[in-house]
Amino acid sequence: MSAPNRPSSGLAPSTARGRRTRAALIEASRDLFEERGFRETRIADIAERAKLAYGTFYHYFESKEVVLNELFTSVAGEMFNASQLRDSANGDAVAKIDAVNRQYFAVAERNAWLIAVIDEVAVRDDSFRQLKLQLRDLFLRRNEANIKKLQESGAVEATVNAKIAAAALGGMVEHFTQMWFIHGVTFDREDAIHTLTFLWAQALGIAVHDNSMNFLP
Amino acid sequence: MSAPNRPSSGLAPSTARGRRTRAALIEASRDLFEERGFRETRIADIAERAKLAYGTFYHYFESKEVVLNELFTSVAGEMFNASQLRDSANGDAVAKIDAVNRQYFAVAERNAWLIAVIDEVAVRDDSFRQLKLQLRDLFLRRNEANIKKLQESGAVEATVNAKIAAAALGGMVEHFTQMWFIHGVTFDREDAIHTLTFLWAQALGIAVHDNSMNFLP
Amino acid sequence: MSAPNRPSSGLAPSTARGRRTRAALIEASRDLFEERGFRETRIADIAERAKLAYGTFYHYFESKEVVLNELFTSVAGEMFNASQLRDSANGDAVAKIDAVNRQYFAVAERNAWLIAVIDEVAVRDDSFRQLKLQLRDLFLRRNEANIKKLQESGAVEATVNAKIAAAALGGMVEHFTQMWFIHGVTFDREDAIHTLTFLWAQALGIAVHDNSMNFLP
Amino acid sequence: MSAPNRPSSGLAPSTARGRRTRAALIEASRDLFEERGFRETRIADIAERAKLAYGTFYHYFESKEVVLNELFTSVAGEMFNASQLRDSANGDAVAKIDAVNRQYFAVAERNAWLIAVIDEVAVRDDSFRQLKLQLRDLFLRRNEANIKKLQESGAVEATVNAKIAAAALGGMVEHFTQMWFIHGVTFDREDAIHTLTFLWAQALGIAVHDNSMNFLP
DNA sequence: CATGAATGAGGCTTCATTCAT
DNA sequence: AATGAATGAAGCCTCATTCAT
Repeated sequence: MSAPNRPSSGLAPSTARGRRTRAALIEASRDLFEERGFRETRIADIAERAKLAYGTFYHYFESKEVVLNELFTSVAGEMFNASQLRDSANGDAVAKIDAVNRQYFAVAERNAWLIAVIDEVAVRDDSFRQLKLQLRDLFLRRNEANIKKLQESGAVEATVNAKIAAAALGGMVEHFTQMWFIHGVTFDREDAIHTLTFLWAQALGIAVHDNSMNFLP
Repeated sequence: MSAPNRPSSGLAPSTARGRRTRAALIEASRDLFEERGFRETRIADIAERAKLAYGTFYHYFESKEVVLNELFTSVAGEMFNASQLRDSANGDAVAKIDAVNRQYFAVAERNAWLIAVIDEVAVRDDSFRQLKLQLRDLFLRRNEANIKKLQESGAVEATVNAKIAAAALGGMVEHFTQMWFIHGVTFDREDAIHTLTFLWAQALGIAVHDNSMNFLP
Repeated sequence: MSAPNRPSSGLAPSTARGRRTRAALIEASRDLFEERGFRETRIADIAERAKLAYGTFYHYFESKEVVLNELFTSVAGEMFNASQLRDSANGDAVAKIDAVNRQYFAVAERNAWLIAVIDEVAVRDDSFRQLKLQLRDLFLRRNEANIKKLQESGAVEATVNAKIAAAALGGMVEHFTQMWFIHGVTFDREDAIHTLTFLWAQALGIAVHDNSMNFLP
Repeated sequence: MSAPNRPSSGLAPSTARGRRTRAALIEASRDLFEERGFRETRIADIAERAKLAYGTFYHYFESKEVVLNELFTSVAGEMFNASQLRDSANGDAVAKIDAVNRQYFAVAERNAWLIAVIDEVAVRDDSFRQLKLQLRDLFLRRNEANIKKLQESGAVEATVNAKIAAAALGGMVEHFTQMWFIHGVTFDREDAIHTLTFLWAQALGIAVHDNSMNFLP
């Protein structure tokens, strides 16, 4: 797609200096995208923030979109990995749900603004919409698998449409965290996580014992 | 009396012709905002779509923002009214939840794109954020009141934080509909609404009888 | 020049109401020209200030320039008349100069801002330059005549170029008053007038007795 | 380090090419301001005259005002320096006044149009008014000091208010040259200068010998 | 007479992108 | 590899003027 005699936009630079410069541009881009939004960020701003000359940006990237793409791809990986349940063996279903929610909260806190940037773009740009949906799908598939496992074990009714339930419950948590970290709709954090867990579990028909909510402040 | 040839920003024009023109601009604006997004819509596009000259837009509005504000204000009212439960007397809790979700789906279908436009702007513009949160609050307060009523009647555990639950469950449905109408994440519609109702009811601890889900495809 | 089937721009209206409207437009124009300058005054501003509709302006005037022209013509007449020395018989030459300066000061005070408006336009518009020079000429011719009279009476040296002296001394006073009323370069008023008189008289070789300056503050 | 592609407003460009471009813009600006006035000069005109692209102007200046400011500042310095009396030792008071007027005439001839531009703006823009008054003050303070010196030596009456006299006489010459170079009110040049000197000297009470005016036409 | 809606050319500013060094 | 100057299309806003009622 890109002309062969063009600067290798997007490719890893061969020298250490080049790598440092490229990293500075990415970091500056992320900061600015999050601070003022994707569209409101100028190439000039990025170069300035990275303490580089204007033209340098074009040495490494063809456009802002390319940077955002790269940023999102790497963050998507990090998000999914970070939200993996490590030793999920011990604990009952509720404990697992709680652990997942807790982890998601932590991951969302770090990445909410970048997610918001993606959302800003995804509404109108199909390629970013795909990217966003792909990441979402990773989470939803896991949710769906978990629900199906619970259905097989009889903990959750078989009549529930696992795909839809996964989308709805996953969306509930995703939406909740974006409202929290982006729009400032906050509550007591422990209270919030436990309520989400409670709702999620109960929604699937997993009874939550009274005492599990006892530590509310 | 008002400054001639100055934007009367929101004031009703004194002549019938003026009222028609203003309405045409608003309609064209809404169409375009929804089609290509707020930022991507040019004043020139709006004027052209309304079959008016460029300058005419400024005869009635100071900026795109003012139009969006007016659009959103009127739509917010319509949305809230349209989602009121009319004869809520008959039917049990689950039936009520189902009715609300069904209505919300219908309202969201008509307004999802405008909501998306507001979301696009609200992330970076505080005044639109306020507007968005205000509308959201209308819904959440109703949810919260309903949950509290159920708690008083003993149908729902008193330990549940009604505010958080209202935010989470309301957000679940809002998010679900936006994914559906904006990002094309669709399912069987009846299936989706019933699953949302099921999850919502169960989440609050209201048992849903098996047969109520029997008509799933 | 103007089309016969056009509204009689600039002509006197036939009805009383029309005359009132026209006067209101002229007054509003003068106020605004003086307040914010000719170029910075919009037709819209004038109509608004006159509490009339936009289009009404064009009933009476073809453009701002026409109004300014009319304004200036009438003010020029007033200025010249008001600065006529009435009973110039009594009093010596110095007293006469003093009287003229005193009157000019008073007239300038009322009209300095309109003069400034004319100056604003005259630099680039030849027709207003002519107008400005014509008014100036009225004053200068009088000055010149006075100087020549003094030369004939032997009070002033015959070698002095009366035209240039008239231009220089008249300009001195004109410039002084504009600096005063427009740019705020003020002194004690009596002091200023007497110094101007003193300089003017002395410049022409008319000795001013010490005591005539004695009342300085 | 400085924001790339952002107006560096007044900062010297780092490259030689940049310096040349900036100078070309300033020169083109001055030419056009003088030719057609400040307000009537378009950024597009400046760029075209300098044989540069539209946007290049904004690479170096934030607005026309900034350019005018810079132009005036540099010209003000030049004017004041150029009008310094170099070997003022020899010659009597009248000779000195004559030398000053002669120099002022020469300086005014070169800069009258720029002064006119400043005057055009100064009436409505306070920052330019300040600038204008500052330059004027330089001249007036010198005049005042000279008059006071003459008062100390007894050549000029002590009762004369030196400040006002300096303002009036300085204004006389300034106004005279502007009428001359801007509005075309010209006379024989030698005649004019000598008359100004004569009036100035006489006004202060310094007798001018007949023969010094003998060459009048 | 008076109104105010409609027009659209004109001027300003921004900024992604290219290019020469 | 890095720089920053130069470009010009694109979009915004203003406002004198025309026109229909």
